[in-house]
Amino acid sequence: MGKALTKNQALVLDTLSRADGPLSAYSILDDLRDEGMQAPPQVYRALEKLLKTGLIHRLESLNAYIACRDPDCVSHTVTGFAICETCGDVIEFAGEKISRQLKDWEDDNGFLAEKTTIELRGICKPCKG
Amino acid sequence: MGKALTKNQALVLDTLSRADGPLSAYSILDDLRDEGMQAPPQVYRALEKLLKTGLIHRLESLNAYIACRDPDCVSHTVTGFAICETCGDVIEFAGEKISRQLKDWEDDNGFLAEKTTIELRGICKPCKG
DNA sequence: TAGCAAGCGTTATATTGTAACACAATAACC
DNA sequence: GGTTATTGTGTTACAATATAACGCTTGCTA
Repeated sequence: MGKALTKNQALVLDTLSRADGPLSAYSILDDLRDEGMQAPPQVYRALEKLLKTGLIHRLESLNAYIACRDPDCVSHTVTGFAICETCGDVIEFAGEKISRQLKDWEDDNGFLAEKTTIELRGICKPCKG
Repeated sequence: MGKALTKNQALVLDTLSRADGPLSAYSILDDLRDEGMQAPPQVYRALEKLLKTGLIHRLESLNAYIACRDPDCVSHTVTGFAICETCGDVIEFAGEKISRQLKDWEDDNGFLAEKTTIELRGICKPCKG
């Protein structure tokens, strides 16, 4: 059972959940002007908390944020993202086998990963036609 | 056989090659003030070209750039990076097996990846002690 | 040698992210 | 309950990263 969210955290999460794609911190801010969000730090602080609790993800190659769609995402070692350059859709995937391969590499090389980023940029099935 | 590099491209590549870690675009710019580099676009244009030819990599989670150390890096489908949060060292790895797993996922899901990012943030062997 | 593509230098601006400060709300503890 | 530590808030100012746009040069190449 996670802690309850504060007002700002809930607002940011709600905005990301309603969006059908990744949003930048500043577009979240714009969406929430009317709700009392005035300045970047308010958004970034909420984002930071939501990231830590795993409710959202950050897409490093886009500098953007997305709500986690996978109900038991936290149970996965790594989460991968396939980002379509054409339609902007983002597919979140679990990659159990990839997890294992990465773990193997880590063990072989004595590296302890705290956070793993896997992002594919390309063209999704619908857009390929 | 690739084309020869222009002066700016060679300067940027040289700076990255001499560095013992990733550099931001702006620190490259600072390093090259004396060589005639005056403004961000000059650096970013050189970086773009070097990225396209595979001579350097961009670390998405750091907004930084690094010279490719792997002589036949282009032959790999994907390149992974393990970034030590303590010492800042970056280990480039090939991940043949991971490549294959990702390819499987792509095939299964009809996704055509043009660029793949794999970055591990954590602690390297020497720093763990 | 005319035309085109790529690169250059420059100015200005857009986008993304933090530092720092004073204060308020919440939770933890005796 | 009252005290204290922790976390979050609102704000101003600023740092760091990246791109748009313009006119010019260079080097092919047809």
